[in-house]
Amino acid sequence: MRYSRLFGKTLKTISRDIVMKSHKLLTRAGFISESTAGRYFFLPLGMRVHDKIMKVIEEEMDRAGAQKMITPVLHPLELWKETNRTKTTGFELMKVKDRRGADFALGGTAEEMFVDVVRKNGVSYKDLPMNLYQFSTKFRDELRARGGLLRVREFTMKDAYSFHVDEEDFKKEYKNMWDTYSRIFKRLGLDTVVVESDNGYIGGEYCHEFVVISDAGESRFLMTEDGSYAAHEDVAKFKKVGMNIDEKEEEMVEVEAKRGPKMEDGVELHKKPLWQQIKDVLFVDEHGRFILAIIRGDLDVNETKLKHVVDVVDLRHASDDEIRDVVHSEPGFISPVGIKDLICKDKKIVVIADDSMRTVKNFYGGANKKNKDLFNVNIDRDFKPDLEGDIAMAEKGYLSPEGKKLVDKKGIEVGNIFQLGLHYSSRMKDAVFTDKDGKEKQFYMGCYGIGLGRTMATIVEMMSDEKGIIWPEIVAPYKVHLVRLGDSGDLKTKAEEVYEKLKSCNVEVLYDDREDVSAGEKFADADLIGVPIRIVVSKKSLLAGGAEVKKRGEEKIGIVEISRIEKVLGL
RNA sequence: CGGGACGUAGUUCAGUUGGCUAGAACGCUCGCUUUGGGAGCGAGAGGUCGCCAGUUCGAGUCUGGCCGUCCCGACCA
Repeated sequence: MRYSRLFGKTLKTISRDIVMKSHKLLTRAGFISESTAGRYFFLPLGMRVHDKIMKVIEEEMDRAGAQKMITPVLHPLELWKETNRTKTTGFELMKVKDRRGADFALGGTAEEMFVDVVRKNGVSYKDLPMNLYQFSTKFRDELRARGGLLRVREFTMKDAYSFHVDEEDFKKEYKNMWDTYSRIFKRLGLDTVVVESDNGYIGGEYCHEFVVISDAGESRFLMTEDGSYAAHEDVAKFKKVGMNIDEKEEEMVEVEAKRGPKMEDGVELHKKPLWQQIKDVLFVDEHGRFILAIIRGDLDVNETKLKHVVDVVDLRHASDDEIRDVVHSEPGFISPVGIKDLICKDKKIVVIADDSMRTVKNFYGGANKKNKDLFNVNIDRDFKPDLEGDIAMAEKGYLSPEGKKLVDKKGIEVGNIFQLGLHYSSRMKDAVFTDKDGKEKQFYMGCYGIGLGRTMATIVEMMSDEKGIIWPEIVAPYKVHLVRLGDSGDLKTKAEEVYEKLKSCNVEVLYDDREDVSAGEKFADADLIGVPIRIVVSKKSLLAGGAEVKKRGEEKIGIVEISRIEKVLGL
């Protein structure tokens, strides 16, 4: 490709609004251009990189035995209703109508579509397992797009869906995809950490994210230094050590407590440790029930875990008015003790205790009345929670389940693998296969996704210097960036010779044939675009015996005879 | 959805208490010079000042509404 003909030249100035490194470099170097917030044009250079990432993924998916196909982008809304996902993902699902008024969802993920195509085509146990995948544009009406390609509203995703006769068979494929993803990201030059995560609106019981550690990412997770445990903050487990469990249970008493509503106010007034105080957080779920979460004072409630324990999809904080007028308690003085007798008769309240409530004796905390506190509150004796479980937020410094210290990390989630189990097949009619005994049985499923644009941006986040991008060879838009310095006839002839020679050897080459452009500008552009090998043909190089060859990111420059140019590239 | 910032040439920006024909730099086009780290001189093209309404003799500038963009947040007793 002649640079003079390329659409999407480098830019000297870009918008002040662009902050993220990958966004800046990809824009300046002419790989992408913004359409509207969160939607991007991939210019010819960007498209080449995108295609190469796709190729690596496709090779590995095929090697893993998956089959490529494609579904329509417009999904009949009926399908999403079947699994009730119009509600759980309503905030980001985009919808359109056709001329007859039929409703469609613009696909943001395609579980229903794949289940639909499989059930329509009737399979038996002999056809299973199978893993079907596609590359397609996904639409997500994100509340806020950010960071260039890192969080967008429209992007290409590789999404795969596997179908199995049972859990045991699924687990083999989960491992297979885990290994495949590890290979894909390794080939793309990315170091990934596999992090336990929450399934969210996708459904299912567990999943793992492939995360590249970077401050540019939005994914927060905790891990041990040795990497033996890594989990997203939404699901991270930790050891809750006993504090004063040998203490004798004292008699519960009510005391005066003229204090403010915050946890620290209680600590200061009573001169007791924070961990001995009960933290009460009151939520309202999608059914209008009140959910009282109680936890040891030094810990925080993790809403994701709480949603799982209570089995709800939506939680919001109760307002001060609701606390007073409906629950008949007092903001800052809520207590599980006797709260069920206080609340309005027609309202329900569910009390959920974190298991840390069993690591402390003789708690203190509010008394459901303004300026009154209770001392020596003990679980089972003074109140009985409806549910007990782990609803605590892990923090750095805590101990992992095996007892190792946790550190917190930020990273970019480039891919994930999900166990779906019977989540979809149990909600969708006829999502079944015929088993050996001739009876119908629901599929056991998994799904697996990789965002291509985000992966591309992540590569740039990780691989660049002050001059520009340094593409790994496997995804570089071209292998060689040929630069001609000077416009004399002789130089042109020599440069053309190199260009033609490389092309005839099937080397992808970008030839900077621009006239009247200074050497400095050509070098600067080459460094910015980040092609792995730079070859310079100039008066100086010809005097030295041929063309200069230099690798991007290295200082060493070699001189190679033009007649032998392709041999040096290891072809 | 809440808070903040902003919207003027292709891009980055300036534009005074409202005032005359709206500016600069970069980029682009043409000419000459230059050619190893973002060159020089000269000439030129390029604008519905986000949109709509209002105030005014007069609006890029003031007021209201709308649209769009960016950043932070949407997490606690």
